[in-house]
This record gives sequence, C-alpha cells and structure tokens, in this order.
Amino acid sequence: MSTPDEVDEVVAAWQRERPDVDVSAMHVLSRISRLARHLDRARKQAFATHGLETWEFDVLSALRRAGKPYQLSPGRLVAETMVTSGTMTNRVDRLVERGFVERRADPDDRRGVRVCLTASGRRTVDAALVELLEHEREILSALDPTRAAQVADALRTLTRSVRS
Amino acid sequence: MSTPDEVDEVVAAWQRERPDVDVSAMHVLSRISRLARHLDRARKQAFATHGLETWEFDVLSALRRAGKPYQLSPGRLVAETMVTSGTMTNRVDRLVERGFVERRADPDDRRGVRVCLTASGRRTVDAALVELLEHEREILSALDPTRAAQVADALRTLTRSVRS
DNA sequence: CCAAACAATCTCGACATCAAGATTCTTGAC
DNA sequence: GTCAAGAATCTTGATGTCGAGATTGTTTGG
Repeated sequence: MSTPDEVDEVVAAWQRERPDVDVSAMHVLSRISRLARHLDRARKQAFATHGLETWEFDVLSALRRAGKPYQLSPGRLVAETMVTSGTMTNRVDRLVERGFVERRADPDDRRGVRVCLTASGRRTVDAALVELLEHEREILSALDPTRAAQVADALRTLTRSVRS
Repeated sequence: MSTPDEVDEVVAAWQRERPDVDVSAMHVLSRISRLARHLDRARKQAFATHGLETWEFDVLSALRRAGKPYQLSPGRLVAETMVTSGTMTNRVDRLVERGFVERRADPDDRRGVRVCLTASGRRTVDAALVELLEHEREILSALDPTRAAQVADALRTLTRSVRS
C-alpha cells in the first residue's frame, strides 16, 4: 500500500484499542464515506463557477438527462436524487424562483405535476456538466483506466450488497 | 460487468443526451457518492439498536479509539469528524446532556477544553462498534478479500488525488 | 357505483449543519 | 513587559433536510 491516509490511522487506532474486533471492513467502507465527503466539496467548487448549488445540479441534471421534453414528475425526481418528497417540493419551489424549471399540471392525472426544465435551466446545467466532468476526470486520472474499471465493477457489486 | 445499476442507467442516459461529453468518470465517482448515501442509511439502522445517532457515534468513536484517558480537544474532534467548529460545539453539548461525555478545562491552556468519554459513553460506543462491524462485514462479503484490498488501495489513491 | 385502499404531492415543525464573526487566551517580536 | 498576531472555542443566523401527516385524486373489489 502507498502512503497511509486518515483511514489507515483510524483502523490502526481501533486495532490497538479493540484487538478483539475485526475492523478491516473500514478500509473499504469508511474510505467510501470519507471520499464521498471530499467529492462533495470538490463538486461544490466546480458548480460555484456557474452559480449553482450541488442540490440544484442534482435536480436539473436529472431533468436534462431524461431527454426531450425535459420533464419529470416530482416523484420521479425523488427517486433519482435520493431525497424525501418534502425536500423535493422545496427544491422545485426554489428552482422555479430562479427560473430554471416550471411546474405544469399533468394532463393525465390531476394529482400529478410535471417539472419542466426551462431554456435557461438547460443552458446552465449543460455548462455545469462540462465543468464537473473536467474536474472529475482530473481526479480520476490518478487511476489507470483498467483499475478504474475494476473499481467501478466492485462498487457496483457493493451497491447491490448494501441495498439488499 | 454484472447486472446494471442506477449509475449505469445514468451514464447511459448522459451518453444518449450528451454524446460530446465523456461521462465515464461517473462510473467510479458517482458510484462512490451514491454508495456512501446507502451506507449512511445502513449505519443509521445499525446504531438505532443502541439508541445512537450516526453523528453521536462519530464523536464517541473518535474519543474511544484515542485510547485512555479517552479525551480529546474539540479542535481535534473537528479534524477527526470533518465538521465545522460550530457543529462540534453543538454536538458536544448534546452528548453532555445524554451523559456520554463531559467537558473539562484544559489544565495547560485556559482557552482549551477537553471532551472526556464517560463510562456510559464508552459502554455504548463499544457495543455500537461491534454491531456496526457485523453489518459492514456482511456488506463487504460480496467482495472476496483480494478484491477488497485492491479497492481499498485504489480508494486511498483517489482520496489523495481529490484532496490535492 | 361506492367505499376503501392506494398514490402523488405538499405542508409543517424539528433539527443538524455551516459560515462568519465574537470572545478569550497564548505567544513571539521588539 | 507590551502589543499584535494567532489559536481555541463558542455564538448566531440562515439554510437545507427529514419525517409525519394532510390533502387531493385514482383505482379496485364487491
């Protein structure tokens, strides 16, 4: 292994204090959690250039990648972004204020709503995506492509494991 | 690759909508973020058995693994847990209320404070650790040990990459 | 066709977090 | 010794999220 990091120190400390417990799982799982927090910060930085918050990008990008006509129900957005329905109501409200989305009635279900990306929202999210990926490729360049693919595959397996 | 997951769908959608952008970095980085959120939920579940919140465990475990006499400064706890100083003040307040820690004056620096784990706090965090690791080993069992070690190593590399 | 179960969205209050700044104390240069 | 710079902690106000429940509309079994 290369230079020790924070997680190596945490694991070493636990082994000293609790030699009766096998903490080796932390080498993978704690590292994922900590790395995710670092990635959040990096993303926040990347979006700041475009005056976007991370949560705004999360919603706008879900609409963008849905393809034309760039509209999804709040429920669908909840599923895509892993937040609660109350949170999504709040997010959509603020995105409407900023002029990035519009709320329209669902013609087929009077309970339903469609959240639609505006032209302004689309331009913004398109630019932010490019910026984000430049940063992400930079970060990921620390891994050669073969290894990156192996890691992606392992993470896919883990995701299935934790969800069941 | 095994069965496609949410990230595979997201990447495929982006490739359809933005064929001009290379989104392959998401296979690793988005998966890390999403997996971290799933892990948070799993941890929350594990701690609920012991009446602990995740943030409580984060603080108590930092104190516990520091070893005897189980005390650290707020500043040190901030560094260990990746939160701001204001957050830590609040957390320590509430842990004092629950009787899991005590605040004592630092004898060498009158600005300083030492946050000390109580016997009750120690019992609780020790039990929660065992529970947490049982769950984590279960999740990680989806990967054979060799692969897990490779992933840990790659994540260590990525952490260094994102921090610089 | 009615009632009950179900579904989609929104409302509301509690709560945890952050960022910036205030407070109190320490240290080092002169 | 004193003063300015720095350090450790706490305070405050704004913000975003969650969870539970309310509202409105749809579906289905009898």
